[in-house]
This record gives sequence, C-alpha cells and structure tokens, in this order.
Amino acid sequence: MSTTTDNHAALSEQLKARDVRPTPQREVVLKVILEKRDHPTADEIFARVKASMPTISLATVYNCLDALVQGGLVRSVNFERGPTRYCPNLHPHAHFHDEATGSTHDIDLPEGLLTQVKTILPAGYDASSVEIIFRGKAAPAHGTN
Amino acid sequence: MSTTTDNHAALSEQLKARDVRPTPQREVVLKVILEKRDHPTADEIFARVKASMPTISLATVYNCLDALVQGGLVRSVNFERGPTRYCPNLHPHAHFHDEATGSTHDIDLPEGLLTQVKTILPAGYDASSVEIIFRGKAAPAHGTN
DNA sequence: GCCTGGAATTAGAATTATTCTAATTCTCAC
DNA sequence: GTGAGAATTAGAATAATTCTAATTCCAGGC
Repeated sequence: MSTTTDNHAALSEQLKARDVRPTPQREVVLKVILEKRDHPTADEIFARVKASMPTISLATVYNCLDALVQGGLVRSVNFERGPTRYCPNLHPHAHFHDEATGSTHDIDLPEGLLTQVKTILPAGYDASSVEIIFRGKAAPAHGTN
Repeated sequence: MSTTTDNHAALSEQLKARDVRPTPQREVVLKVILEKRDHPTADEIFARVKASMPTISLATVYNCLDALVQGGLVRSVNFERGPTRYCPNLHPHAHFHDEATGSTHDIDLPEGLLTQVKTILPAGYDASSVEIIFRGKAAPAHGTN
C-alpha cells in the first residue's frame, strides 16, 4: 500500500509537476492507467474508475485523459479504426500490435533510434514527434500487453 | 487521355493483378485515389466518385476501399482521432502529418530502413508491417500533401 | 441465349467513439 | 470566506464506420 502510485498525495504531485491542475478525477484516472498498463480505451478506463468513483462521467474521463496527454503524463495511441488507447510509459517506445490477440506491447527504443529515423526527413520538415507501430504476431507468454 | 490511370481496361488489369475482382465501382474508386494523391478520407472519395458515378453509395466506397487495401493496391493511414485516409503510394514510405495545415506528406524510406527498425524487436516478435508517422511542421510550398 | 449461385451493391438503420452544451460544483488565490 | 475561472456532470449531438436485408450483377454450365 505504499508504492508511488496508490496514494492521493503522490498522484497530486505528479500532476502538479506537469502543470496539470490536480483534481480527484484526474488523480483516479491517472492511478487507473498506472495500475494496469494494458493500453485501455477511454471506455475501459471509465469502467475501472467507476469502481472507486461511481459518480464520474464519461465526458470527464475524456477531459482528464486530454489533460494528462497534454501534460505529457500519458501517451495516446491509435490502431487503425479502433478507439484511442492510453499508455503511461514515458520512455521513448514503439508499439507492437498483436493481430492475433489484439493486445499491445511496448517496445523500448534503443538510444538514438528516433534521432536516426528523423534523419530520413527531407530539409524543411521538422518533426515534433515520431510514432512507430508494428503489426504482427508476438510469441505468447509475455508480461506486457 | 492515355495515362495508365484513366481508362477502364488499365484499371481493371490492376485489380485483376492483385486478385481483386474488378467492378465499375472499384475501378472508379481506385481511379479517384490515383488521380489526386492527397490522402483523402472515405467521405472525400465518396464525393469525388459521385461526380462520375452518382448512384454509388457510401457503403460501397467503404467496401471498395477495404477490397483495395486487402489487395495491396492502396494503403490506409490513421492520424489520432481523425478518419481513415487512403494513399496509393506503394513504395515503402512513412507519413508526415503537418500540424499546421492538417495535410499529409509521404516520406520515402531509404533502402533497408524498415528492416533495420525491425531489429529493435525482441525475440519472438514477428512484424508483418511497420508504420512510421511523424508529426510536426513542414516547410511550405511542396507538391505532395 | 438462359439460368443459377455467389459476390457486389444499395439505402438506410444501427453502432461506436468522441465532442459539445449548459448547468452546477469545485479549486485556488486573495 | 469569497469570487473568478476551471472542472465536472448528464445528456444530447455529431462523425465515422459497420451492419442488414433486399436487389442487382456477372460468370459458368447447360
């Protein structure tokens, strides 16, 4: 009961550190995302948050998620036509979308890979972010999803 | 009046070559995508196709697009929460999404880049496709969008 | 040349994800 | 404690896509 993710004060600090005004809703949303890192959708997050805060509304979940993404506390990912998914991994990483199970795995990027990939851009292009998405089959029995 | 993209027979051939059964609707949809390579959405394609085939339905446009994507004749791209966009560029390429204008530019990939990027995958991961999306500012006055 | 079956097309309804609106409540600075 | 601005809420609205059921098309066998 005392990891950095399970108490009000710590969550509040994380938000403030990123200039996201702390509110109970934002804290719970963030907590839920940190707790189960399975790239949940807004709906899934809504369901999980309702467990501890039954009065929250879906619109608020969307608002909180936008605030968290803006503050850089979580990342959002999109796969094809599916709903947006959220991810608390702040290290530079790519996503691997397992076509068989539909699950998503984080792939850590080696130092410098993003910089290197950016060098393929012609002059005049200035990328503020790069996203790499793999699609395919992943061997079973790994932790992340 | 005689590029490879403007006549029935050539389009029909392209479809057959990829095992996509040729139909008038599929041919027109493909033609439209080849003609104006601005990464249109299904709605935009629908509007353009209606010019020459007023009876086509939006559902058919979606069906045709799916068939073309399956056959590998066009690629689909998704940016954040926006609608799916379609692209006839079959060379390996990344996408650059200009945040200022909302336009999309193809970025040719140097030989071997994709293979190299795939090497960051841990053992057990087998990627059938890799997608690279840049987001940022592009210098004005370029052809593609 | 006609018939038949499977695929494609159509219009419109249905679904899903997300955003908007307007009213209420909260939070922080004073 | 108070007030101004921000956040939350419920529900309606919108946007993109998919589904459904009926119709049409077309290729191959006769």
